[in-house]
Amino acid sequence: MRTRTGVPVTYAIHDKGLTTIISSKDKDYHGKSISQKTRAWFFRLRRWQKRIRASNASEKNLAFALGEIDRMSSALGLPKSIREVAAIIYRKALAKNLIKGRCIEAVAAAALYAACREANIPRTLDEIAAVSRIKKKEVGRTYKYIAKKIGLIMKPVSPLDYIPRFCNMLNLNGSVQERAIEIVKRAEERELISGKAPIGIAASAIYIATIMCGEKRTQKEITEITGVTEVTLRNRYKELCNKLGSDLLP
DNA sequence: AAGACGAAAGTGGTTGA
DNA sequence: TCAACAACTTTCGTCTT
Repeated sequence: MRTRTGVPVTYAIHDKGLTTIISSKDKDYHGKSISQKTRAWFFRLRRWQKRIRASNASEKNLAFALGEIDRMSSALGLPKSIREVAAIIYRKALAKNLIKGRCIEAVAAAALYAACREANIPRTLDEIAAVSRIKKKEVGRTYKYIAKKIGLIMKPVSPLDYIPRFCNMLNLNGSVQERAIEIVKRAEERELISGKAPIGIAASAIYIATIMCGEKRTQKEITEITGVTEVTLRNRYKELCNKLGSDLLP
């Protein structure tokens, strides 16, 4: 019994595809041609229908995106100001037609990532990806794309921006944090930083600091919080120890 | 047994011809 | 546009505590 079931319902379209489409054939119900005047009337109806559908859909999309930004921000415990900035970035992307061909959630996630970075309270791509349905890779790619198109200044993240937060998450006291910051600053002076991933530097600086302050955490504990691998942590840590040498000491 | 180590192969992005 | 390259990840076997 498959007769008279109509077009499949889809959730991909905001009205689930159930809207009546005003036919573009200028015929009446019996297939006869219709008058000039009626034809003009239908033309206008069709035009309005298109407009209304389009605006409803894009409004819903915008509402959805902003809702997502809000949801993700809450999940990450970000301040309201960040959400505002993220929303503005999203709207800019929208205005420049950058959403086309990308999923809304990805752009929303990218906007949030960008907003955090701008405010110097960066979240890692891992953290953003964890509260969205988008993979880390995709968030990063989308971020890069929209940042470039919108002309956001993309200054590299400093490892320093991650340290207080990571230290808190690891329940480390202030002196360890100070130590870690000091280590990063010295590494920065010696230009051991550029080209390396900031979280890797941050993670290894914290690792070294915990050992120096007698509050040692295992590599695993640190990599779990920071999201870098143990191998990378080791590489950075070895490098810092070698190249900084006695400069590590207070 | 857990933690630390490092080799080897794979991934995604940047750069330079 | 393509190949070389550096940084990072994954996986896994080995050494150290």
